[in-house]
Amino acid sequence: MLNVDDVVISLAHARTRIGRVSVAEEVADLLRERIIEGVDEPGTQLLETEIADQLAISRNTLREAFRLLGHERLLEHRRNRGVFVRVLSAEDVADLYRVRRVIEVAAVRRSKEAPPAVLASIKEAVADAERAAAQDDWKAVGTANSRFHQALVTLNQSPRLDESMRHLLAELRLVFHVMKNPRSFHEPFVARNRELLALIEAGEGQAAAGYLESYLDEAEQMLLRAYEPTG
Amino acid sequence: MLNVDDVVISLAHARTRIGRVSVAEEVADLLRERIIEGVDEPGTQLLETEIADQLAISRNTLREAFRLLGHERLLEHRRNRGVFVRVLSAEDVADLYRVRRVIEVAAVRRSKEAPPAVLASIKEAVADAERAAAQDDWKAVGTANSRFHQALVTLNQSPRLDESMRHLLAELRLVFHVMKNPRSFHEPFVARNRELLALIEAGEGQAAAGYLESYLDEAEQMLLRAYEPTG
DNA sequence: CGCTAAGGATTGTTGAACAACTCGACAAGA
DNA sequence: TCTTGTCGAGTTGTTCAACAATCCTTAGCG
Repeated sequence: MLNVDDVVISLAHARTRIGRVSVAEEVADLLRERIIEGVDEPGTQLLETEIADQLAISRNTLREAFRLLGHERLLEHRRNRGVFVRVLSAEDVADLYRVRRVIEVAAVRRSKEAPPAVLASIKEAVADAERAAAQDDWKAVGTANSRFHQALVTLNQSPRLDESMRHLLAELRLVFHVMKNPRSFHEPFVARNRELLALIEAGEGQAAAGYLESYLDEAEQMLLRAYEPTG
Repeated sequence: MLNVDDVVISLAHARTRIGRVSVAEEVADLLRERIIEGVDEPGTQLLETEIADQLAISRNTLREAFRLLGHERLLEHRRNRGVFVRVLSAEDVADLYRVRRVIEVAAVRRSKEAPPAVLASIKEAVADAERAAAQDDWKAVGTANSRFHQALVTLNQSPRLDESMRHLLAELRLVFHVMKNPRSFHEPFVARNRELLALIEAGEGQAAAGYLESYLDEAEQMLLRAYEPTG
């Protein structure tokens, strides 16, 4: 687990790097990490003065970082009330899966033209997930699974779609944390990823598209079942 | 003596105060409009002090607006050098059309489940384009055409995809301005929009998808031909 | 001709100040 | 009791001035 003091130290160190980016972006990276790791739970208010003091940066700089994360939908900005870690509604989850179906299915439909490098990264993600599953490390399975789907999207060969997918997966992390039992959520899909990979390697774009469609339908249902009661 | 108009006006005024957004967002709206309309040409540097003075706002607030537009890819941020109106490369244009093919084709594929309200807005955009074309108002044709494609995307029933499309079309405006002859670019598609609409109304999702695919291919080619020489 | 150093311009970041707004607590009145 | 008005503490919104960091140009030098 991250703790604030470690973070301050690493931040101070990072700032001495030569290729450094703006402080606002560094802070955004830091906060993003905390949010998708679940350190700051959805609904938590992030107080400007408090965080600015802790990170030893000015409020103005912090506000720039907030803007960035707001645009990524990880933070919610309520005017004159503050910024809060985004709370996703069931409708948000449904929408995210709508987008996934559009972007990911379009990707696998182009299996036939898949570049070797892309195939390799997909394969690697599948293998990583299997390895992690064998070791009962379900958090790692989740990470590998994200990489798998991110790799699928690169079949589209579109930098913009890649970025959209990155943001989408980060947003989904806000939901994953409500899963009490990550194993039950991730386990079924380890084998499915392998099967989907086989279809892609065979150049069966149409079949892969159909397979992925029901794959995503089921994932969405599982997530919504676990999510609705609490929300 | 009070009269009814005074009351209405004061209420309207109060409403604008209540609904008003932050200064940064207002400024972002203003700058976005200028960029989209081509007032500030691609490549133009936007000086912080100069614009902040002109708009009578602080540099900090202006920088927040810059961030917003940077995230929409209308501005390019070069660290320690300033912000510039984005200059799209041919590769950018190709990528934008890749995204369009994914998002728009997925939309029309669902023609069969099209809600009446969506069909109506698509129809309206087609009619507007035809009307504007008849009056030789090619700028209006372009606007109607944008609305047409934006309406197509709503077939996906996804707010996130709607927003992506809005940003995408705004970004494309950066390119449209290089077209010396807007008529030659827009004219061929007025009739095509009508034909595509017919396929959608008939629920021919598959056919509509194929039709739109080649439609977009051709539009991309036309744009790239006009763009490459200058770029 | 190429390299370096200095200077000017612009952005990056800070800290403080004040205005605007939210929200809860409490009092006054129906 | 319920509603309404008022107050005050706390937070965000915005501005301002200052200085540091960086880039670009140009002048001087070998």
